[in-house]
Amino acid sequence: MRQSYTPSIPELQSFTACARLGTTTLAAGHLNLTQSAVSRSLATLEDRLGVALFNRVRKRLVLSPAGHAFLDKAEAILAQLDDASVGVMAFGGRTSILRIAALPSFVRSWLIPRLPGFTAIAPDISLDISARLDPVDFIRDPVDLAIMRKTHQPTGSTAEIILPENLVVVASPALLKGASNLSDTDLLNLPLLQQSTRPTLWLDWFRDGDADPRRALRGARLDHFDMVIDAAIAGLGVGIVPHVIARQSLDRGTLVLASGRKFETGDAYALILPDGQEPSAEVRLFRDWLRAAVRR
Amino acid sequence: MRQSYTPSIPELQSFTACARLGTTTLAAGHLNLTQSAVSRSLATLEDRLGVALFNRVRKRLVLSPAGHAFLDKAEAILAQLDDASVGVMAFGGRTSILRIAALPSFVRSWLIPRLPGFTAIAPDISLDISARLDPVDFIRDPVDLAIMRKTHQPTGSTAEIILPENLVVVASPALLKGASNLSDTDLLNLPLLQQSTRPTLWLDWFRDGDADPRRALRGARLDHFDMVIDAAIAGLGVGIVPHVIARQSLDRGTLVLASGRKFETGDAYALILPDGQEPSAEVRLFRDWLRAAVRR
DNA sequence: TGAATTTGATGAGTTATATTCATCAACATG
DNA sequence: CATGTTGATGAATATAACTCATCAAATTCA
Repeated sequence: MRQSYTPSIPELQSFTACARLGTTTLAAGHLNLTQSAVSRSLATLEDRLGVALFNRVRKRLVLSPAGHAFLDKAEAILAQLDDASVGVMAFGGRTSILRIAALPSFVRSWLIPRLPGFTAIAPDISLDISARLDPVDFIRDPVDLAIMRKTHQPTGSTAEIILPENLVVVASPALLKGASNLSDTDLLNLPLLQQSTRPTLWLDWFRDGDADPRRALRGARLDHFDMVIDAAIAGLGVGIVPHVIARQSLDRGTLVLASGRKFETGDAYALILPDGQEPSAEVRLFRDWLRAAVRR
Repeated sequence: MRQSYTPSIPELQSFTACARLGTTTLAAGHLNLTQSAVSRSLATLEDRLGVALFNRVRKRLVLSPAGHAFLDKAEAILAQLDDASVGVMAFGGRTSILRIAALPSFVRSWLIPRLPGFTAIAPDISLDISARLDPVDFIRDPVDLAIMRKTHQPTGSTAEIILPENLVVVASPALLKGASNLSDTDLLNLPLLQQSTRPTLWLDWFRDGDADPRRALRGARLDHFDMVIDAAIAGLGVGIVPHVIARQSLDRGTLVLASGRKFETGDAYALILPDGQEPSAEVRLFRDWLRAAVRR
């Protein structure tokens, strides 16, 4: 029996996500909801409280003073709720939760296929994995650890490199028709799949050559590496992806290297932990397992 | 998009009410839900967290260690949510909330009929009135002020007497058939309506006489004074109720005094405010209005 | 400058969650 | 031992959360 003015959890989540990300559309993506759901939750919350939490400025949402005052409180409440829940689950001694934020491509291509290995040594730990493209904020996000590119390391955290980011160029055998070790000129005659969150990768690849930069940007645009992998397997074009992401498909033969060259971006995948608190037993267990897994 | 382990507000409310009141049945009454709803919410919460928050001992609920650890956190979260909501509503400047806990009979018979008077002088204050039989806990309950019997005043609060509790004996004119000023013996020949939360009132009334105590306890049992009033109006028997509760019905003629006697319990209705904080403008406004209203 | 894209809001419909009614069996009380 | 209380549960109902589709306003880009 909520008081008529008591917000619901989905409403608080929609509000805080909108406030932090700036649009209902981005918030929806973050929450794995539709934009419509977020917009409605926001409107319901405002009706409920009788206060405009955002000012509508040219179809944009601008936090109102009231919304600003409410934001920190709402986030604190959501954080405490998460901590209390995780805490009581740990107390029960039956299951504990390890909350991991990681890049979606890394999760699908690398982490998930190897998770049976972790589960086998830690059957009482329940993993809560959220796929994240944006950097983690350990104060705001209920996350115990993150696996991101090192350059996305937030302040107030410690990063341990686990895998360097080496890019390779891959395509399906059918697209290449048995060819391999293509020259840059050859590659430019093929559609080059674009990764929209990493728009300069092809330019970097062709940097030392005399390739026309505009030709390097032709091709379908996809926003995750794993989608690029899928498109490459389907023969839609040549993809430039981290070797670690492509490795499985290469081993299976659904993709082949289109070039003998590799490109080190200088970046790396890193295990990122928040400073200022002793890692829990679960975190340490996962970290040790991860260290061993990357050596194989 | 709640994580699968994130509790909902109704679940938290059911849990905290059960933990504090001891039974799902009492919790349900407190929350204005059915026992079934509370039982289910509890079960859902425990499933969700994978932890038994209560041990079931001979069909009784006993807080488990995990439940005990969770209780304070859950209550703090609910309290902060309420404060944040009320705070942002005040911020908006459009409406502010005044949260009042009061005896149900007093609310219905006295407060509500007079509220237009308060609303006329304070149209921007929205009242949130919860009917309460049990004493208020200002730390745990999101309540700005309470109107209770003085003997229910909790520690850490200040009580200001507004009305003495004078009991009168009332019945419908049809039941009395024009008689009035009945003797105690006459009364004992009529069904005497019992107020189950105040079971000794009839005994107190007949204390100085030679009435057989067992005959004083015959009659239908009802748990609020306003129900006693309704039953008396319906001719089911004679009720013993505070004069302030019966006054409206007496003025209307639907009830008459069955006896010329009054009985002062020594208790009183009091406005109760929490110590340690300056009363808000809304509380002060309501207090001043209440003082004036009881003088009329 | 115009076409394409993004954005928030909203009607209508669908799905998930909260709640009720009714009932049962275990337990407590006088 | 009869009666009342209690928590749990099947089935049905009510409410909240969410989606699809669409629109108009606003922004972006060539």
